Amino acid sequence: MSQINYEIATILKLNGLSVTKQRVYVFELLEDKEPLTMYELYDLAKGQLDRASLYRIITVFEKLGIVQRINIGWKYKIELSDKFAEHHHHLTCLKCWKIIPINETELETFVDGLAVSHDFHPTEHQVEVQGYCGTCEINRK
Amino acid sequence: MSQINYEIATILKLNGLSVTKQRVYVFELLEDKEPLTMYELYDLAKGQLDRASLYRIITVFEKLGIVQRINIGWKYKIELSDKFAEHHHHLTCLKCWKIIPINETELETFVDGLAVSHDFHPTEHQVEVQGYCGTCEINRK
DNA sequence: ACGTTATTGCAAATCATTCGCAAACAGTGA
DNA sequence: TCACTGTTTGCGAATGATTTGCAATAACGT
Repeated sequence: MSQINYEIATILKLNGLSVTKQRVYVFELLEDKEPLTMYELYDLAKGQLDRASLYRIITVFEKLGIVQRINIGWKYKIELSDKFAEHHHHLTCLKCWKIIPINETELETFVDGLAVSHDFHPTEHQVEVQGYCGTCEINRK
Repeated sequence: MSQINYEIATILKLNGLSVTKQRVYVFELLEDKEPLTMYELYDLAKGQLDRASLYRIITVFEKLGIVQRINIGWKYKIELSDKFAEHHHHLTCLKCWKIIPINETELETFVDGLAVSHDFHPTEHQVEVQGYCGTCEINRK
């Protein structure tokens, strides 16, 4: 079992949950990937996993802070959370649907400051931007 | 017909669309309200409107820029867009579910600059923050 | 390896959203 | 105002996404 699998196994155990092959498998599917929809995730896992189980696993992972849901327009995708990946904001191209991850500490600071100035104590935030990437902008009507 | 209804009627006409009582009604439901889910909207309109029509109307309104969808976690709510209301970002309290609207030009500028520095041409963006409002923070365990 | 408990797969249920089509309505010109 | 034409609505059914109940199976501790 790899270093990373050891990591997920540890988190599960620390929370009194079983280390099943399905949970480890879903974790591995998400590693080093751009964010995925539930459909894409199920499709990737084709035959390895039931849909209901996938939803249950994602729910558990979310509660444990292993994954996070990010909003793309009014849909969402799943990605490993900051503990396992470097970013959590995105620029989504509306033409080629490429996702450009951004990791801007400055932005975090800005958002937190904004919240505090409204007497608000933030625990999470999402910053998502849609538009056209450099390539697609050129060919845009 | 009120000033506001005149406004929605004008927008519809300018786009070659009919001014139906359902469209005006949905617009009125959204006025001076905090953002609503589709379910809440349908519930408010109970009996006045078919579900399919509500979805169709919201789709039209969105294309015309009359309403926008905002993300709350991985769900979404509908609100009148900036032309009819002052804000389009929100702080959502995870305890009392109050929504605090914010209107920060500075933030917009910041986000746009961020996109440009990644060779990206933004057309839309969402900034949503969740946490605890001043009141709920006090009683938080 | 054994028994207990958590987790999975399957099928069906529920909830959200969309579609096809006939009936009703809005806009236009006489 | 009336008839005409194209839109829009309501209804019912279809599709898609997510959840649930339950029996079978796999993990955990001893």
